[in-house]
Amino acid sequence: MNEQDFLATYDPRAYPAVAVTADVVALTIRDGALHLLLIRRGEQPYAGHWALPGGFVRPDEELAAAARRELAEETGLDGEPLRRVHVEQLASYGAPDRDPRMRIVSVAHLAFAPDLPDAAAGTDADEAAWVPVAELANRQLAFDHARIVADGLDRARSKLEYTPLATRFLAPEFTIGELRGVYETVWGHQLHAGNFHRKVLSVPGFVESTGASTEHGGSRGGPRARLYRAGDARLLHPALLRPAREETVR
Amino acid sequence: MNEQDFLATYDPRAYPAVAVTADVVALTIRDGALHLLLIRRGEQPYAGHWALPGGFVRPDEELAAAARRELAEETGLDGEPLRRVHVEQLASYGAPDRDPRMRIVSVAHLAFAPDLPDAAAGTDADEAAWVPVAELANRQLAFDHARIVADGLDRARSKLEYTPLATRFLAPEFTIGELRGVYETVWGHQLHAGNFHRKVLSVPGFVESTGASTEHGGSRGGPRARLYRAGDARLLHPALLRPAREETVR
DNA sequence: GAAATAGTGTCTATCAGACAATATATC
DNA sequence: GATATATTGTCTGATAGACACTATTTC
Repeated sequence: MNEQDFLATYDPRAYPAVAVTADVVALTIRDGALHLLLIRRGEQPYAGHWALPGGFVRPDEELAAAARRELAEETGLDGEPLRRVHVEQLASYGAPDRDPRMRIVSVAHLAFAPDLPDAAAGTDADEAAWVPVAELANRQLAFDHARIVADGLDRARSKLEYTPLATRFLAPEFTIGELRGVYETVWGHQLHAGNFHRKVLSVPGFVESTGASTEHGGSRGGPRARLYRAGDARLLHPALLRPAREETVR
Repeated sequence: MNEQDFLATYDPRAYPAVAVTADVVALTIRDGALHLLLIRRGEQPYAGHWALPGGFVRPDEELAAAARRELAEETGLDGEPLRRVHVEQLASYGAPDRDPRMRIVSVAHLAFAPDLPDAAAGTDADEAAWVPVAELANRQLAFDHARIVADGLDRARSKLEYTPLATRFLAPEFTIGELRGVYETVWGHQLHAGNFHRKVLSVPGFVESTGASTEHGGSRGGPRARLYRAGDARLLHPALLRPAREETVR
């Protein structure tokens, strides 16, 4: 049997029914706090629960495209602002009982967005909102989404170390102080301003100067800061390593 | 409608048919060279081509369990030796046209195995073999498996930097020289023996001494070496960083 | 004995982090 | 003026890598 004949007689229904969804852990920084995009589910199962934006991958749709589409639906984003959002694959979750309806494998994605307008509910959600990550402990997320979020936060914290993706939380032009704010927010602790400044400028391709400065100093005083844009590096060498905490290692 | 009623009337067939496979990029070191486990496909499509071991995820089977099962089928491994193989999820590949039969999403896994006996063909393969990674350029892999392998090799090289997984390529007890051999093989360049030795011993939890030494010196001379086993660290702090190559960064 | 390897010692350039100093903004 | 922030300077301890040396083993 050649490949032509084989395909003509092939029956996809012979294989077990599985559905594939793309879910998104979308992060942004608002008011100096890390926020996560959540929707309140309008349908069963878990109706009324908060969950990650996501949905079934359509026929002929790439996995990453499905994630971007879901993100666009819940944020109202489109065109250039949407292109500025960084989306990467996080991991897939396929425990047999993770969804009571049927076998559903979720290909989770991780997104870094600059500060965006308030979220707008999409088609299958009552409500969509940017929720402070610090408040997640109080909310019962649907499915295994709490685990997915935890994995996404881990990945995000780690990605800031060796990639320039922190810039994706900011406008196209930013100050070193704003960049430091991203690190402090995502990592959850203060960094030394002077050392951070020198370090960032010493990593080739991390940021490049625009030549301009901010119009005003900080709201509570201080000189105007120089403006930078993201450089052309895809990886940081040397990396900006977090101080090792013993408990994360063992 | 409550959740009970909802599930009773729910029709999984209403969703587009997708199949999910688990494929494995299994790496080992034989004769000082990095090898990859490949099978020669016995069925359409791509009959006769070399491909990654893998297959459909069964109902009620975890993704990682499916990967381990496929690995076991092709290597003949079982029990304790199989447990010693490290398996982790790599990424999912879901381009709509990656398989001519139907929409198939592959959840690729990455495995690190100690030197194993020759592979034995499983049920749906003519042949299974450990193939030197250096020879892959001459082989036309089925589907998008060349890309998956490339991603797996990248991940493997990077994982050696910040995890103790290099030990998974070795027997439970090993010498520092053997461990250095793993790094040199996977990274593809020589390391300084003295500095490597000191560095490994200085990373907390990377290796722990067994107190014993090898029975004999090296085949071409040299003293007996002390034996170590893997320590309890899951991450290496500080990491064993590769020297940065400019071209990998931009 | 020649050659290879294990393990240790030493030196230096570099770097992370602590700390300080100065200039420039806001209130 | 008091205070906050940007930016640069300086110092110190730690480290990566180069190099050297000794001891031990095989052929």
